[in-house]
Amino acid sequence: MRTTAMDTEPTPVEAARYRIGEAARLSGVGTANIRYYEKESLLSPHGRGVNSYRLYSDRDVHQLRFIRLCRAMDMSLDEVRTLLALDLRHKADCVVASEALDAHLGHVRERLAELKALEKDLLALRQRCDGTDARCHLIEALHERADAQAVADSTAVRAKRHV
Amino acid sequence: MRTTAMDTEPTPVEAARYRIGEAARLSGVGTANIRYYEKESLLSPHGRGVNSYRLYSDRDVHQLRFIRLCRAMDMSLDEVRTLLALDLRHKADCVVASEALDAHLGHVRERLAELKALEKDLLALRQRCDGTDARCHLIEALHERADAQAVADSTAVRAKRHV
DNA sequence: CATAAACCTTCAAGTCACTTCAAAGTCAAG
DNA sequence: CTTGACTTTGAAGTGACTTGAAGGTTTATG
Repeated sequence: MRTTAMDTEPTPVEAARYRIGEAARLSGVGTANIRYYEKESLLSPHGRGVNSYRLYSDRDVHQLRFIRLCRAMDMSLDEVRTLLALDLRHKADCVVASEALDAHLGHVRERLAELKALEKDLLALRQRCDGTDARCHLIEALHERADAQAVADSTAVRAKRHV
Repeated sequence: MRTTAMDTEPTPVEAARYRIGEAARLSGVGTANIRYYEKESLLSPHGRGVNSYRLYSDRDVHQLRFIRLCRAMDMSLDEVRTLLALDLRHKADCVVASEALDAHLGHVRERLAELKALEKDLLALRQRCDGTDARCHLIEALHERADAQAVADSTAVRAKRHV
């Protein structure tokens, strides 16, 4: 992209100075994962050395960190791809970005609601058994009719038990 | 295949009355998924019809709901298998169950905290761009954050970018 | 009673985001 | 010259499904 713009500056961002291992260390993304992202067209190395080693620039490392950040926010690689493809100088792309973010916020909130309900369920369940009672009201609550089957199946079931 | 088993028994061995589709409807677990669970030894149908159709009992449906509940709690199928193998009449198993539940309550709460933080982040990000501005402060912010991670970087990354 | 649709069967392959493996090439230090 | 740490490629494995193909069965309707 803007290769020549940097030449006069003290920190030439575009130089390809890192091999994959160093890029991994700098970005926090593993080497195998970096190659995977390349295969998935999320990032190509700035170039290759004469030995065919991948070479990454600071900008590449930045992009890796960007991807990692998005992934930490639970975005799919597809969503990340969308964000990476955006040209922020275009208003239309800005709209796309905010819409993507809204959609993602929706997902997060859905999951949040699910988990809150779950926490409630778990707590209620937990209060039925503290592990000191002779019988397990907890699992009992989930397996209402275990007795009849236990007669028929108990050998097989017990044989499997491992914890 | 209707049997008369229920007529004679005080604690009846359950009749297999549902085909896979109905079991799916009753449990909320899709048919393909039910077959998958069978392959993974989490549940076998109560029996098979003469046409080789799987037949499920109420207990089977209950077990499907149990599995679904555990999955909703983000347990792995392996963990679910463990729970299913527990013998409720054994105190040791009861302890195992309550410990497993505690551990999972912990996981759920961890994830909950993560997601709450995420929601906050996303909201803050969202407020930086409503899609009407000429420039996308939203993506800009993401990139800034990626840069902010570059703590120990020797050569400074450019502070401002409009990409 | 024929036929269409809505079921059911099996096995195989696809999905996502990695992770691991195997076999080989490159390179600096001892 | 060997060791060991790096790199390359392609392929296969993971978990928990999901989808598809190619058929067999049941049931509702004309």
